[in-house]
Amino acid sequence: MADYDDISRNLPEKPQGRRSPTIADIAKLAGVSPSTVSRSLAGNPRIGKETRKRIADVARDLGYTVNRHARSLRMQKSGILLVLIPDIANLNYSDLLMQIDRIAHERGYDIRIGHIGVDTGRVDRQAEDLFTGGIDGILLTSDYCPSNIARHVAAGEALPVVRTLSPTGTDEGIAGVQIDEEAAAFDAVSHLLRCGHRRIAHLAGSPGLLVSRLRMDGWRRALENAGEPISDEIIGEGFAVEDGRRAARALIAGNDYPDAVFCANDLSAYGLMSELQADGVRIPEDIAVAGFDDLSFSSLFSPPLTTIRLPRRDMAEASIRYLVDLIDGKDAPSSGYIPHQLVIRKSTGSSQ
Amino acid sequence: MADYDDISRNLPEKPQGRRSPTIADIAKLAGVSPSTVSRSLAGNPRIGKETRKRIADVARDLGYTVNRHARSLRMQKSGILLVLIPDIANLNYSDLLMQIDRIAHERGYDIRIGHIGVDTGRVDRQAEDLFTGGIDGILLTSDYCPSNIARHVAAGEALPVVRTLSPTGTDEGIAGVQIDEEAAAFDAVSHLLRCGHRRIAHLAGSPGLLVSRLRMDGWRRALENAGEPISDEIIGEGFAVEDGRRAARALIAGNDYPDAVFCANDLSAYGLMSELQADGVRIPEDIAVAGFDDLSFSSLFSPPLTTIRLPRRDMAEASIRYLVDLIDGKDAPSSGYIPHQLVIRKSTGSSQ
DNA sequence: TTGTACGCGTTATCAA
DNA sequence: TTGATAACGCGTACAA
Repeated sequence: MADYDDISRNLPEKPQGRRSPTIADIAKLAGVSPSTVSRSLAGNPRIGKETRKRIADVARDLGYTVNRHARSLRMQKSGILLVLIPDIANLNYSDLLMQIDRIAHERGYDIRIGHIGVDTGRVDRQAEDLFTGGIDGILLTSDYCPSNIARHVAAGEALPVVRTLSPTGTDEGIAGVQIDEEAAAFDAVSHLLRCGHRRIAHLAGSPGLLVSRLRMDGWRRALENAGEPISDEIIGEGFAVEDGRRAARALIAGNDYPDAVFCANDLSAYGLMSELQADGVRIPEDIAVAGFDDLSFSSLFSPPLTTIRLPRRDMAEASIRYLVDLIDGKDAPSSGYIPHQLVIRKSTGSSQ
Repeated sequence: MADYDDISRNLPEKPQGRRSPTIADIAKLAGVSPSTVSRSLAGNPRIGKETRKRIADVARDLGYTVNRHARSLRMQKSGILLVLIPDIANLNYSDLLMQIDRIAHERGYDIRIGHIGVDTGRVDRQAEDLFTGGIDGILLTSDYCPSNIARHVAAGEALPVVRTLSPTGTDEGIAGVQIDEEAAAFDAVSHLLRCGHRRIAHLAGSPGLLVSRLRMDGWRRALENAGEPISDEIIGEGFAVEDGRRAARALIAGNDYPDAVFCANDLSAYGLMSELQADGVRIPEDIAVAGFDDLSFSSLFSPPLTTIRLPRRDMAEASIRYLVDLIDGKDAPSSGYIPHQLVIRKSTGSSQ
């Protein structure tokens, strides 16, 4: 003989959080079939005027929202783009990300962020996760490309992959939306030369990255182009603020200052300037500094930092369009370089 | 008689992008049923040793990844947290976001970002989108709460919502993880007083926000507490860099400077300091400045900015834990305020 | 230890 | 203009 416990166990579980309404719920209340609800909500014109209104009313009353998972499963398309970002709290990336998010939304896509840390050890494992089904395309923003994605691309499979912000080598087989890094560096150093600086050192980027090599190449070519003899003074390396600080300390310790420093990015320039100034070195009088990226704080520094403006808005626009075209099967034209811009501020002194 | 065109039309379409492999594919190749594959991949121990290995091998060879949409649909759980952020390119938010992303991953969740711009017109429409089914919880990071979410919360429905970074009023019915904004402002202003400044003005936050009111209250209370007579000098309002600039220009035009300014956040302090310095005003000698937030650039400014450090890491940790506990049905304890910290740098001068 | 059957919510195809 | 049916890929009772 069953006791009450057993009986109560058979009662339907009171749903913890009431299940959100589905098209079936709407259908029942509106007195139509689920397919009609689906069509109506999708904007299909072949629906009775009155039926449509009834459905819309019920849907609103119920607070219906479409279940994206069910839709994605059925449509074999999610409307989600995976964006791989090394560091969200780095203004260079967060600023790009903001643009990407906006433009992707305009194109009807959502963004999923893949935050790949600095240490690549953990990265591949996490990326493996991120790469799991249900995304329509991938946007890379750094040199790093997770091994499974690289394999995927190499295998010529279908998931579209585009890289922007960070330059792409010609041999990788990945579509790249980028500026001419080497030419931009050349422009920055040329400006330093125009300002009358002769001995121009370089604070290099992180070793092993294509972007570091290209910016260094531009620096070297500008010096060669000016017939400058001392052309190999590299005072440090790394893209972080602390790397700039370290370089400054070395300079101070050696007590031998170049006329100017071309930094591989703005962050390292911040560290360099901040540490030099703390030691009483004046910028640009004692030493001029130029950066690369044009982060939003570069105009706030005292002195404001001369730098190369990365056209993040244009890069976001072009790369998303490229990616979406790839997804839609349109062959996008590889459109050469995005134009960059030299932003002249006070950290480099005045020309002539 | 059919021509060749017709015949070729009947050939199976060469799949554009080869469909990604499913457990059914693995099952076929491994000679088992799909359910066995599912169990094996899920780590179910009741699987033959040899079977398990065969399945794992085939899965790896095929490059199998689980389809998250199918899984979410089946499980009625997506492992996705919606994070509503006003401005990704604002260091205060991007820094928090980085922490959130990391901690959420540790807890097995992914982040979907809802980038709600500054203009609330567009916002609700977009939020309506974002709010669509398939998320397990919502994290608010600003004062703003989209109307449909607010309705949802008011209706006492089940989708968990937590707010952090921005303070939550007691009447909203939303769980809040926050610092004691008023006490923190009090601390900052008290430090200015300790440094010997008497006439301390306030650059207020954006009007209408709870956070602005609390920080202003703290400023006022500190002055009252010190028996300071002039206690109502508000030199501007707004959280943006440009708002600080505007306040500086007004100060310069009026040629009447307070001893110190307590800014409602670091960004406006940047604008204020930068514009004042450009006009030759010395900080802290002519005028001292304190901020609020401790963005990563505040230590780089010359002079480095005294400010309140928002414990973003702790807030991210606590709010995600809170949210996940809510999702898992555990009643999380509302744990009072997260401790804040006054960071003393050179922009406020030296005490005594 | 493994296989069968079913349902999650949606949309597309076909028939009415 | 509408309804019935099937399928997207997965996980899980239940049966074997």
